Amino acid sequence: MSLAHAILVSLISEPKSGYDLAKLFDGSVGFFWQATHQQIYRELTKLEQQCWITAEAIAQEGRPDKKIFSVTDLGLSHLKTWLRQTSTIAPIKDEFLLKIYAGYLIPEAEIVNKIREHCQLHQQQLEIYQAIERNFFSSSQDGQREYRFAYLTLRRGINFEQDWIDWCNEALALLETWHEVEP
Amino acid sequence: MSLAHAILVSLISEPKSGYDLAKLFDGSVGFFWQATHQQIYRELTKLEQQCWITAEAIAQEGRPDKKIFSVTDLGLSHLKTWLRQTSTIAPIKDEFLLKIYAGYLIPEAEIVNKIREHCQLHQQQLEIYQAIERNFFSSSQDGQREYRFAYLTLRRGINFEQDWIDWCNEALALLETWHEVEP
DNA sequence: TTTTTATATGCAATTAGTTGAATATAAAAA
DNA sequence: TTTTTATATTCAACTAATTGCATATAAAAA
Repeated sequence: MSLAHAILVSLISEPKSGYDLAKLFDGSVGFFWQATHQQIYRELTKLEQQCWITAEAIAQEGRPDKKIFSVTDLGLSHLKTWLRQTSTIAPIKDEFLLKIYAGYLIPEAEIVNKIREHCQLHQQQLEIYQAIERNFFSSSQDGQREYRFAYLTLRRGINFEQDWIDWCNEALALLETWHEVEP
Repeated sequence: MSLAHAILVSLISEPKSGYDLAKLFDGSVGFFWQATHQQIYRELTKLEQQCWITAEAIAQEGRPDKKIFSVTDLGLSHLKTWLRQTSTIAPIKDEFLLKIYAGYLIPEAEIVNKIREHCQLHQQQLEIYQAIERNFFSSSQDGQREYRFAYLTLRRGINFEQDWIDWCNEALALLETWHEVEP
């Protein structure tokens, strides 16, 4: 039930509406935890009932009214308890690897293309992360502790994408070697 | 709906029972696609109804009867169609990264411990993969094409775990640097 | 001026995944 | 000898996630 925690984490730095959260889950937190706005609104309702967050209704002109959610003391203490618990390794669920595994079923040239294609996707994601990294220290000159931890997760993203690219190159090289030996 | 495809992939090399599949999902395919036996049996029922697989009932002495499932031509053609479709990057859903992101909420020493702890888990998983790698080419001397593709996914696992270990060390070094500058 | 984009929230239906239990037999281990 | 492990399958309840739709307003773009 980490969606609840992802929401709490997103709300502590600054109270937000469900809409704001949905936008946030498109970037930053969304890089390692995804959720749709439907999920978010449902979870917010639950969290409010549990008194882990409180809502403040804000009337707006021209725009629909919104509810700004803040984490309660109860919510914060639950969050801290959760933070201290050991996390297991996140299971990998990767359709692409499943396809590679079954790659012998289609011609090798197609698999080579698939890997190249996938390499490009990771290259693009890497560039997104690198662009964020460039803006990171300039925008957070105040050097708050929060930013440091966010930066660590960003570094993870960068390493991750680079590692995928490296694997793609390794895989392409291996396929070529095998092809030379026994076409 | 990749569970269906993960099952089909597992069945083409050799027909299997639900029980066999469940065991397989504890290793090999399970390294990049997880499923419980309840999920597997339910999916097998669906796949049989769709005629993507067929069942052969095997009466056994001493043991409960079992059903051995094979992929039909229809199933195989669907599998190949799926194989050719482009896969997007698998989204990362990682509780540990969420905790790192919110790491500023608890004392730094605790986060350092969390990272060390996590590093060990990845070290253990790396060793599991490396043990498999050592047995790989000896057991598959016949050098079948299938094994090559399985080997590529194994290499991905090894790179992945090594990359996590590298990140852990990088993160620990960064935390120490920051700590020196501003404790 | 019509369409699109952005803001803001929600319901309903379906699909997927988890948790817990039940049934049955036999070999192996404590 | 009792318990555990391994084989083999299935049902039921619940939780989580996805997909599609619906509503409302206003600014900006086509």
